[in-house]
Amino acid sequence: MPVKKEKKTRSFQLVKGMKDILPDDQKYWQYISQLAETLAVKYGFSRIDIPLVEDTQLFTRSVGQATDIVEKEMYSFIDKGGENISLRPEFTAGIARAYIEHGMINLPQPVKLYSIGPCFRYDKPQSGRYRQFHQLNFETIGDADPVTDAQIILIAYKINEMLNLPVIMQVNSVGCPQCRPDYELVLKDYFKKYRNKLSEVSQKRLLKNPLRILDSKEDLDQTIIEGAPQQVDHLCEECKNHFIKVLEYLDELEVPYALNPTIVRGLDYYTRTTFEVTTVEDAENGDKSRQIALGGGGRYDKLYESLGGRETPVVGFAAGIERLIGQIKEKDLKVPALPQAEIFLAQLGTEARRKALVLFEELYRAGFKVTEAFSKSGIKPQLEMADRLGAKLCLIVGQKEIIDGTVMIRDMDGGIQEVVDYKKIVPELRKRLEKMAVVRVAIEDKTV
RNA sequence: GUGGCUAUGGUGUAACGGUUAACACAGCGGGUUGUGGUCCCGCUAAUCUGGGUUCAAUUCCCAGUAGCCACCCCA
Repeated sequence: MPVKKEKKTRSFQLVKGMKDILPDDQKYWQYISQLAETLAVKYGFSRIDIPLVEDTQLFTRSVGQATDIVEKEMYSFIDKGGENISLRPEFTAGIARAYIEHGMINLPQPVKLYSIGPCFRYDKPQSGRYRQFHQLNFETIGDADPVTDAQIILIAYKINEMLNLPVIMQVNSVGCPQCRPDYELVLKDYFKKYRNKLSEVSQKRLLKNPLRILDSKEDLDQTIIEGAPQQVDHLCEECKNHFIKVLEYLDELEVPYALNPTIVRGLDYYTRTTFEVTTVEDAENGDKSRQIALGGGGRYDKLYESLGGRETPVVGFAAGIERLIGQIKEKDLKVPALPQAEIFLAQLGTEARRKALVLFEELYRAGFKVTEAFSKSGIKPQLEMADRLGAKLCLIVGQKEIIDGTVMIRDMDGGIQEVVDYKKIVPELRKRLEKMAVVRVAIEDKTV
């Protein structure tokens, strides 16, 4: 009895963890990338664009075999030629490859590079996390001086500051291959004393990587962690001096930071400085689980060697664009609107339409942002459209205007209309738009 | 990878084990062919997929899938 309904043609939906960036959201993206570019230019960073795809081993060797990223989050596949390739989970490794491959060591050092673009991790999507996400990445390559660490942290901070996001930099030092093993022993000894009181995960980590226990979010572990010996107290002379200098520079620059011994980062390549960006609220409420990093980074002085390059000290950081936008939206911060059409060109009747087509081209050449709805014929739908598009002025060309050689200008805010000589239309529009711009600036000045 | 919650037009919601699945917004068209942001009318459009229970399932059950959230980790 129930007649099978005609199957509709199958429709498609987003692949898991993917996200469309719709027109309404573009203003955020444009704002952030403009801001990043501005910072990059001012601090002397050049843009580099590297491929989305690299040899899988580049990532396994750099990010670290035993990290989550490599163990379970990589988009790896064999291509038709049998190559094992992966979608980049981050920028650092690819930039290292490019630097080494193109002999950038012969450029004046340090080489400062920035990138912006999509990265991929096969994570389980949740709030603020996608499988395709976008990073903004800065790297200073070839300089071991702590001032470069401070500058990178400063830039990471400034991005948030310019967006009006209150953040605090959580900083730490994980030492170097000389002093870290010593610390790991001390730490292991400490945790062994509490072996039975630790959470299951941490007990496992005790064997594999005791450093990671510090990162634990289990309530059980918290008090034990608080009493744990800190890397900072077990740094070698060089690392200690380096760290102190970094902090001094940050003080000097008035970058708000907090020493946080639990910032160890999930990537293997870090040495010395590590840091993460968190919002002030998250830092204050102390609830570790709610902290979503807006960005993070640090120093990796051994990475380039491990990828076949010469010994090259590097500091860098990445910020998550989706997360920045998430914060902007959550806090309802203002973002400049994308440029809109300023003029709408309406036409009535076949002859007027022909005339309007030509007028549109003239206005285009004169540099105006004009929109139209040439396929519509009534005045009403056209004005409606003009309104919807937020045009400031509407030009109306009809039979009457053609005969008189004029154009009607309608001010969309006040509804006042004036008839202007067709030949004088360009200067007239220019004059009006300028006046409007002046008024707008004046209003903005008052409100600030 | 583990766990919790959810699944109805484009969006946000409603409803009932039983005829045409309701409402709002958006979209499109119109309100006698020259005036928008108000109003009025009309149209378009949905029960995630597959099983099961039942005379009957959009509703109850199971599975799958997807989404959200949390863990893990990170951006």
